[in-house]
This record gives sequence, C-alpha cells and structure tokens, in this order.
Amino acid sequence: MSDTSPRKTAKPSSRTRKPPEVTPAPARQSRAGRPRVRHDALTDAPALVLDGEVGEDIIARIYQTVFDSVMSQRLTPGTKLPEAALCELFGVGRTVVQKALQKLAHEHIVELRPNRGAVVAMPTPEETREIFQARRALEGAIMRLAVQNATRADLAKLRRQLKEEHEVMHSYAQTHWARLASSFHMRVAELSRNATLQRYLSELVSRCSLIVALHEPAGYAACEHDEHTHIVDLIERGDAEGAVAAMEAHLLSLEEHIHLVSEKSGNSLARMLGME
Amino acid sequence: MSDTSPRKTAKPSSRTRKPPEVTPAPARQSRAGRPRVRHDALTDAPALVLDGEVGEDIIARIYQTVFDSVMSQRLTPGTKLPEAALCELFGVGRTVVQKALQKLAHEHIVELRPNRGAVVAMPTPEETREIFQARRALEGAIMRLAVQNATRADLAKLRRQLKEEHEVMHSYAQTHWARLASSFHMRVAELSRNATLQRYLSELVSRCSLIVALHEPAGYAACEHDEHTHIVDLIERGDAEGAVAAMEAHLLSLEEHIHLVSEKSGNSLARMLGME
DNA sequence: CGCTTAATTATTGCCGACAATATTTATCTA
DNA sequence: TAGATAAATATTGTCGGCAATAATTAAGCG
Repeated sequence: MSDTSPRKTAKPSSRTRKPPEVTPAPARQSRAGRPRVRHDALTDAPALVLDGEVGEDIIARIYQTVFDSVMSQRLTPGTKLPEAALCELFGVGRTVVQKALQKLAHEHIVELRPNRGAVVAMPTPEETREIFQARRALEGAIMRLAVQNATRADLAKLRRQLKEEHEVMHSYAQTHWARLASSFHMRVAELSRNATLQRYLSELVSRCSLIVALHEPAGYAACEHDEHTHIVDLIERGDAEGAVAAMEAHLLSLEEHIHLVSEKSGNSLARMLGME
Repeated sequence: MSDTSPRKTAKPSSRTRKPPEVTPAPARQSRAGRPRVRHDALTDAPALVLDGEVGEDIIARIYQTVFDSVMSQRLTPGTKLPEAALCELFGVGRTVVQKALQKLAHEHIVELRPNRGAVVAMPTPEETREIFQARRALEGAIMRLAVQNATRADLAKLRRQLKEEHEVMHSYAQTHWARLASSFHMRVAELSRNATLQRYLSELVSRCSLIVALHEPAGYAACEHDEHTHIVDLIERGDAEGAVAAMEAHLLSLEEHIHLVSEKSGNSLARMLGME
C-alpha cells in the first residue's frame, strides 16, 4: 500500500478535500500495537529489547526520522506535522511526540506555532541571508581551529572520506547529495575538537540544507568536490587565512546559487506566499 | 461529576513536608491559586492580564526564573530541580514544568538525566575549556561583523551603556556583576545584526557565568571596565583584527582567573567530587 | 454568486493517574 | 558494627481525557 513516492503539497486551488499532507516518512513502522509488556517480560526477550530500548530512544528515533526526511526532501518546508499522525506512525502517546517536536523546534527544523501545531520550518529571505552569514562566520572560526589542530593523519582520513563520498555521490540519487556534501563540512569541523562549535555548525548546516530544499525542489546540487579538495590543500599547507577565505567563497557561491535559482523560478516565491 | 473548579491545588499550607534542598528561588510567587479565568475576564483586568497571558508564557516565566536564579548564583551547579517542587511554586502541572526544563536543558543550563530528574549543570574541567574556547572563537567571528556594521550612533550608545553599567556596578550587590559584565558582550554582539550568532553567544555567555558561579562561590567578579572601553576604542578605529585580539585576550584572562581560583581553593573540587 | 457569520469538526494545551525506575529506609546475617 | 538484601518511599515517564483554541464546513444575507 504505502509507497515512498514523493507526495507533493496539495495545490491551494483544490478546495475539495484538504488531504492530510501528513504521511511523514513512515520509514520502518515501529510495532504497531505495543504489547504493553510488563517489566518482567523484557528480561528474556531479545527481540523486544529493540522495542524496549526505545523507552528513552523513541524520542530520538522520531526526531531522527523527521530530521532525515526533511534533509532528503521527503518532507518539504511548510508541511504540517500533526501530533495524532505521528502518534499513530510510531505507536506512542502525544507526550513523546511533543518532546521530539520540541527538540526539532529548538534547532529550528520545525516551527511550533501556539495552538496551531508544528510545521517544517520555512525560512524567510531575511532569515536565509542571516543563516548563511552566521554559517560563514562560524565556519571561518572553526577553520582556524581546524588548521591549528589538524594532524597529518586527520588530513589523510579527510582526503580518503572526501574521495569516497565523491564516488558515492555519482551512484546515488540526488536526494542524498545534500547530506553528502554537508558531511565534508562537518568533518572539517571535527578537526576543531570542539563539540560545542560542531553542534552550532550542525544546526546551521541543517538549516542551509532545508533552505536548499525550499528553493530547489528538483534536488539539484552542485558538485563541490574540487572546491573541497582545494580547501583541504590549504589546511594541509597551514594557510589558515587562505582556508578561511576559500571556505567563505565556497559558501558565498552556494548562497548565490540559491538566490539565482530562487529568482529564475518564481515557483518558490509563489509557494511561499500561497502556502497554508 | 461536573464540578471542575474548586478542588484545585489550593493554598498549600502543607509546607511542613519540605524534603530536599529545593526552594528554587521563589522570587515572586505566581498568584497562589490560579483563578482559572475564562478568556472574557482578561479584557478588563490588567492585573490578570499578566496571569492570563501565562497560557503560553508561564513556561517562559519558569524558564526565566530558573535562569535568573542560576545567573545570580541563588541556584548553584548541582542543585536538583524536582518537578513537584516547581509545580507547587508556580501552580502548574508537570507538563508545563517539563517543557521549561527541556528548554533549559537544550541550552545546557540544566542537565536532564533519564529517570533521575534535572539538576543545574556542572561543567567539567574539559567542558569548561571547550566552552571558553568556543566563546573565544565565536566572539571573534562576531567581532569582525560588528566592526563591519557598527555605526557612529551604535558606538555612542555602546559607550553610554558601558558607562552606566559601570556606575551601577559599584552600587549593586556582587551577585549582579556577572550579569552586567555579560551585557557588554551581548551588546557588542548586537552590532553584528545577526540574531542567530547572538543566540549562540548568549548560550555560551550563560554557561560561562555558570562556570564562574561554580568556581567563585563568593561572587567575586573582576572589574573589566577598562578592557571593555579599550575594545570599543578598537572597534571605533575600525581595527577588526585588533579588536578580535583584544577580545580574545580579555576572555583568556577571564578563563585564567577561573583556573587560578579553582586551584587556590580546593573547595570547589571537593564539591565536585562529593556532590550528589 | 460572493461574502460574512454561525455551527461543526479537528487539533492542541494542560492536567491527573498509573506504571517504571531510582532512592531511601528497614531488616537480616556474619 | 558493617555490609548486603529487601521493603517502602519518592520521583520521573507515559498515557488518555477534558477544555480551549483553531480550522473547516454550513447557513444566512447582500
């Protein structure tokens, strides 16, 4: 029954039945009717351990499922996320779903409107500009630390991963590209050895991917392999300022590309105005 | 079974059983028994508007109360925050308290341990180092934007506020110093005109204040007026790199001071090991 | 026929209750 | 008495239910 075909948001013209644009990536449905096991049952049921483990992790699993769906453009900005639907899909109560949504809201992946529920975030043009600016600034600061801390082994590993990902990129669907291209940036951030800065950057990278999804429904993503390689070269050379500048240029071109696409096809603008 | 009003968490005269070291800064107790007003009552009751507004804002108020208490060292790191106590203090159910705690946890002001409740965060030495490093990196990046964007009016206002705060500092209790000293950094961040970066810095500044509270129970805080003035001078001169360097030195000295105090009095170390 | 207004439905906010886990206290044994 | 074990207590995790608000449909009117 349920296929994974991309479900587009209903056109505003269709006044007939507002189809619940829910169906937020069922992925793997967790055991439909929870067996409501007692605590004595989990001692010897390895199969249930997976389900028992969710006790605290089910929240993380809902979070991750929605997050991944947004990143791979199965959930597009503006899509409503009703609590009841998520409860059914994951077989949990609303408390759990609310906690997952609140975590997503904290990271600005979804927007929580009082009394009106959650929707996938739709950054405005001003927010877009601000997010990219913040990312440039933060990634520059991280780069300085990365250049300072990177070892030879780090760079070798980075090059290896870069090459792998580049090859994988050409064999997978475009919907995975964004995630792969983003991984390079997060790997560079790992070199900073600072989990806090990595967390901030992770949020910004996610939001940038969301913005890309908002403006490029086709799923196009430029191949940035050469620019990435160049940045690694500069890191290896110890040229911090050069690497910072290269990274900034790289990010500026990405943002510029977004704006160009946005202007070329007023489609996204129409969606932004006519949504809801 | 239609009576839904009277039986409530009425005036709890049962303060006889006050178990643990709770008392999380009652501050101003929200109206004891919530009047359970209808929406028609808030139209002409300015006093109640505050209470009627709580529908969604009570969460923010709990958040703010706990936050302020931590910043002013009335709540010290490691203090437990039981849900029941907060429910009594604010006259709300656990759902609301949990949401407030989750928000605080997301910003690392409190730590949420599964099945064990919330405590005011206690950064480890490694986390302390990481937080300060992140703050230096971020504040440097913000400084570059601030220098780029600051107008003459901005700087005049900044100097005025700096002077005011310096004067106020000497007339208020030391517990307010941290908040005042932090305000300068946030005002500089405002010049970047980037709300996202301001939000990140706000979190880091809060965590730094928490760390200070952890290491300096006496509430000592150095007077940083001169260094702040010097930084404003550099901004006004358009010397971005100089301002960045000055800010970094300023923050490094702050961290160094923490470490010195921490070593001098093993008191905090003992507290860290023997807590709980 | 389109627009405003009223009734209906759907969804969220909040709370109390119960179950699961952690913590404390009591009891027992060496 | 000290340590370990078991009962008792306290605290958190999750759920379903009710009330309040929003969204949708129906009715009324120009």
